[in-house]
Amino acid sequence: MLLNLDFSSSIPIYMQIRNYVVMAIANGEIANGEKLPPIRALADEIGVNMMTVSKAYQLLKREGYISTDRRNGATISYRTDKVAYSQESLDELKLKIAELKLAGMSEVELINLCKKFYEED
Amino acid sequence: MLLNLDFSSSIPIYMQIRNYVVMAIANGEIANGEKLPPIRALADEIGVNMMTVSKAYQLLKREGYISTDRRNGATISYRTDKVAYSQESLDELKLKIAELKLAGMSEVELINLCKKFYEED
Amino acid sequence: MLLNLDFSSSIPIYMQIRNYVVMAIANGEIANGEKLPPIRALADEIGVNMMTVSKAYQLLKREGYISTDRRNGATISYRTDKVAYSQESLDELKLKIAELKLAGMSEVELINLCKKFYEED
Amino acid sequence: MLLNLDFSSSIPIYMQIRNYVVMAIANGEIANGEKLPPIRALADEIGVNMMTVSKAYQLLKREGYISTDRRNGATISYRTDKVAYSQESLDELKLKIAELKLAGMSEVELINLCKKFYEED
DNA sequence: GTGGTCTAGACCACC
DNA sequence: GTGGTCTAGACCACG
Repeated sequence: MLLNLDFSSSIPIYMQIRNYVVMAIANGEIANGEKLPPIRALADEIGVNMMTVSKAYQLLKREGYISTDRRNGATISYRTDKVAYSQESLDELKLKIAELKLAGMSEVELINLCKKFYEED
Repeated sequence: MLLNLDFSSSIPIYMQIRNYVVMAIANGEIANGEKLPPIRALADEIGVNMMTVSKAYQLLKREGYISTDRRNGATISYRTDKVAYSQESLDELKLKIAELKLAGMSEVELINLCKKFYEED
Repeated sequence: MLLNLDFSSSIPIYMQIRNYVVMAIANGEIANGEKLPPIRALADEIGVNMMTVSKAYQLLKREGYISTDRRNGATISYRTDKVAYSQESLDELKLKIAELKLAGMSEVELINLCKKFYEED
Repeated sequence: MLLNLDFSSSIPIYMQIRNYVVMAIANGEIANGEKLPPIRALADEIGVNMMTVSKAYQLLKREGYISTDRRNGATISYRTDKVAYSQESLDELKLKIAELKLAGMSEVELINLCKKFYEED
């Protein structure tokens, strides 16, 4: 796992770990059914406390991205059939787009970027 | 200003105010050159501490959306010519797209949504 | 034995096995005096460790649902005459009812549900 | 808050705290809108770590029983209009009833008990 | 003063 | 060996 943590970021570390895993699933780096490293191993590797990684895994589990199995540790297991995004999620997208628009991004640029990200992901 | 604050949200109140202003600028509700309400007035109106509104204004200023002037208060003044979005901003967009993709949103849906948001904004 | 194990559940596997047997006794699927499958056979069938099945059987024995005999394996043998439910058991029922009440279930619904479950069981 | 913790129970402490609050809401001991003690105060009072109480509060928040407000701490705020109980919740009720039936409880006793608990709660 | 996050350990249940 | 829980501290963001 090549995840770059920013310890001075305002984004909590457990959330950065969670975000990395979500991205890694989306871009195919980690396939459905594959295993995540054990909590302790990952914690040692990236130099954070076990509890912090545990918090990230529990969040991912609650969000339906992974399942933790007493026998095998944490494995990627998101439902591919469900279509369910919250209003909150859409609001966040809208806000991001507003920011980019004000930063001077044209509609065409935005669409191209979205396509690129969607396909990379 | 019709902004709905969610005091139990995990998003800090000053950030909710900041987000509202950014959206309002993007969708044209507040035009460039217009003035934001005085800190004290807005604080009273929405029932929060003056410090909180002040923090939101300072953030908006730091981000280049508004400028503050001792005589005129806070006025919208974002540069329309500059094209500058940070890598961080793009990463956040990418993450949002990854989440929506995993939640089952198709590429077509995403593009349509982005167009809609961009034009509304 | 048609028991669906959920390996990613927070309920330990041995407890899921135990729960299944209790339900099966209650709804008459397994009659008093009948035999449970040998530990090894059941373990193979459902794909878990023998220790896990053994733990479930030991728990069932401790709770008085089955008796184990070196010659005959495990047989259902709960006392039908005793009337003995622990305070703990009642507390758990009370908690469940509290949760359902707060989730919006009416008293009538609850009673109908309880009757249905009691008679099915 | 008069909650009796059983430190030797297999039920985690944070879950015992959560259960207590759910019961207290159901039986009216804590009204909607009332405040829960601050995390640190409750932790000191019952002699457990702050993190443990925090975990209980976060769980209650996720389950929709309370909301935490940066200004006022944790307040009871469950939605009274929603009617939503999970299949899992019903399964647990069914299991409890099966156990009580096997322990010799008659249907009439069960119904009376449920009524009593529902009304007390 | 509130909740949120994090650390560096420890013990336990489960498999 | 796995995740889950807990402790006794600490610092931070928020209001």
